[in-house]
Amino acid sequence: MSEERSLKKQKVSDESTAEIVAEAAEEALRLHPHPQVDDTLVHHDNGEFAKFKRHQTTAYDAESLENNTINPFTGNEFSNQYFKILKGRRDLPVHAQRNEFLKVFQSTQIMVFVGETGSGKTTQIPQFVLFDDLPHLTGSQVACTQPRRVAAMSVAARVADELDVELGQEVGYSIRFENKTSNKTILKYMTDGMLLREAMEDHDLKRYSVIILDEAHERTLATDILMGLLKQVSIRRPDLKIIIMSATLDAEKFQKYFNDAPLLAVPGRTHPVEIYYTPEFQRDYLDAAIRTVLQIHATEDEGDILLFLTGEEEIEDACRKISLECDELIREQDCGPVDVYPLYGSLPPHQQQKIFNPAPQKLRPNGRPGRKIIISTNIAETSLTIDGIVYVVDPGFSKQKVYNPRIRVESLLVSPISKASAQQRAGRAGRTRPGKCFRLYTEEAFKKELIEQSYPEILRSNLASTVLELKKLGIDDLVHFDFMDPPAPETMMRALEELNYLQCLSDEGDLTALGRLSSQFPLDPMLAVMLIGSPAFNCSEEILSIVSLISVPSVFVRPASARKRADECKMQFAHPDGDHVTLLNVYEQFQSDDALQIGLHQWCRDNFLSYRSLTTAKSVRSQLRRIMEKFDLELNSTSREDDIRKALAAGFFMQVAKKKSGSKGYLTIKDNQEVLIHPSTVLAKDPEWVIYNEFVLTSKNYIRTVTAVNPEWLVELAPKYYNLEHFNKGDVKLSLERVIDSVETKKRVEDSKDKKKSKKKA
DNA sequence: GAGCACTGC
Repeated sequence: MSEERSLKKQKVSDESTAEIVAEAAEEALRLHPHPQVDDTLVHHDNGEFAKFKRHQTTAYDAESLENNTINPFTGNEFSNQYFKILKGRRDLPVHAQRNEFLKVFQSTQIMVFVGETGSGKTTQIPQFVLFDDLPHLTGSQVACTQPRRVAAMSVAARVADELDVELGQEVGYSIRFENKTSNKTILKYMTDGMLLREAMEDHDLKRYSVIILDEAHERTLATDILMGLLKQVSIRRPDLKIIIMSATLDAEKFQKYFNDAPLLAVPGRTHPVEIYYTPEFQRDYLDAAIRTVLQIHATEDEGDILLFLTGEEEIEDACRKISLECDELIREQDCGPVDVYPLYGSLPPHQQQKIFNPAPQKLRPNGRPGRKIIISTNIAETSLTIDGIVYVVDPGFSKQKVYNPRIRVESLLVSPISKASAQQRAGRAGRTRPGKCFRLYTEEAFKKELIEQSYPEILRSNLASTVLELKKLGIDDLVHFDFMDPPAPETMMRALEELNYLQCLSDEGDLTALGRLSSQFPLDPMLAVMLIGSPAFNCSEEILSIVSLISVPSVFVRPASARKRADECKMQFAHPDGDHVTLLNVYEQFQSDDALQIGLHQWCRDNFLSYRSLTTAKSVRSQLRRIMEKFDLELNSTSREDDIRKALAAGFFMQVAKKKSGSKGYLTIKDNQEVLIHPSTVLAKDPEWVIYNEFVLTSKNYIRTVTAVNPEWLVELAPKYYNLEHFNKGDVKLSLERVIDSVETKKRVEDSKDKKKSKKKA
């Protein structure tokens, strides 16, 4: 073995991992100080815009070019399809206000644009901008952000058609795992997270002349950070124009935040929806929901029904009950036939597609019409739109993420929705014709108890990644950063503390080399640090797999009809060390020739594994691996499970629990939370010390995805964290004291041995 | 002896 390698090995015993990792990070960044973002943009001048003066054009100017026979952006002749689409575009509500839009756009740096659903804002406004900003003449780009990948892709495809260009050329999109743009691209649809990543390398977003933040009212974490950033960038870059696009309710807040930016509002195009409230409070919303759906089916005219519930189990249960009851209605009251479909995120795509099936045909020529009933989570509120819905049933609840900074736990809680959500849900009934929305709460409750807006994500999340991102964005003073809604100080403190223990931030709160390197990975900082540290334990290939698997939805599938068989299948992959290595086994067999021969889909079905999660994990893994290669982080592999467990301990040292003496449960280190190991674990007996991937608050406090570790590793790998002065008195502290004592004794013995050896040599 | 709302890099 090379000298270099043995030197690294030596280091493992002498230094804490944090130090090794920090050194590796310094080295990697010394070699690659500025990661390349993209290729250079080209200028394009077909002469078609010769008469245009940038930021002084009118709707008339633009429309005459649009009506021409030559595509001003490509120089090619327009297709027939182009003119067909153009006709439709001219009917959109935004079109009537094109001039008004241009005047505001030209007169100001930042504007707020309010457009309801169906106004055409997402497809048209960026095009209005193109004809006035003329990015192709200045070698710049117009960006339009979306909270979701599918939206970015499908809108880009639509706009490419509208402009009669090839997708990926003048109009493109950029999302994780796929960049469909070229150096000709002048309009780029992208996810908000993607723009944020670009900002981390180019703080002034210099390649863009206009940035449009669409769906800003959704207040995703990325949108919120981008808004704060853009507010600063706008001062440094007076030439940059910014458009915030949102639904009505929030408009004033956005205006105010952006120093009273002008606002333009365009009506939407939807049909009226009549709202009905229950006269009194409904104790059992599930029961009330089912009764309402049945009543609609028995008494209302033709039209499909959409019922909002909170989660998979509730939805499947309601589907069964409604199907049964409807059968009875058909038999006894001669009602029309129904198809009941569940809809939630973890449903396989081919099942999700079923919601677009046509409603069932009437049973006989003069019978009553058939109806489609869709029972859905919040996914149908924003991500998926279903035409043909006429009746919406809204019990007023959804599962929402909440963060408790005191115990550092994110969890899902069934909570009342906001007024904005309720309005959005009701709107789903009016997409094709006038509809009705049945709210299963009183009008009084709607007015007095529902909050106006759901809390933005930034107030409900662990902010470790966010703080690291902000630091990487060059924002040093987080305390005075102008958030639209500032997070709780305690949440910020927790994030800073965590990043400091991970050595991503120095004691002064400055970004360290390790912090800069960690921010390159699209991962939770803890996982990024673990990955960066893993080559020192000779197992970066293994940790790559494990990290990828824990950053995607669970790979284990457990259908209600075959729980036992699914559990048995899982046990075939079980590893005595714990759940992390079990995940690794799954991945390695997924990649094996055997699985390939059987066919990956079939193999996954046979083994009760999620094909979708495993393929996503594979994409994540290759993305992470590319970043490792880019920074020359060693890719190596081990045959010793202890190496893997040590590498895990080096990352998860803040998520440790110790078995309680005498009783069944565990106590988390430092916070002394009483927890149980989740029953899904493969661990047969309870180890004294475990690291865990997540803390889940459901019927009880559980820790999920756990691996047994040796406590001596922990105190050696993360001495700063295991400085016991910061621990509360108790069993855990006593045990740790003993561990530290024994580690120190061992060290002294070894030191004296070493001394004797060197004396002998001398 | 349980349950993953939904996104995103």
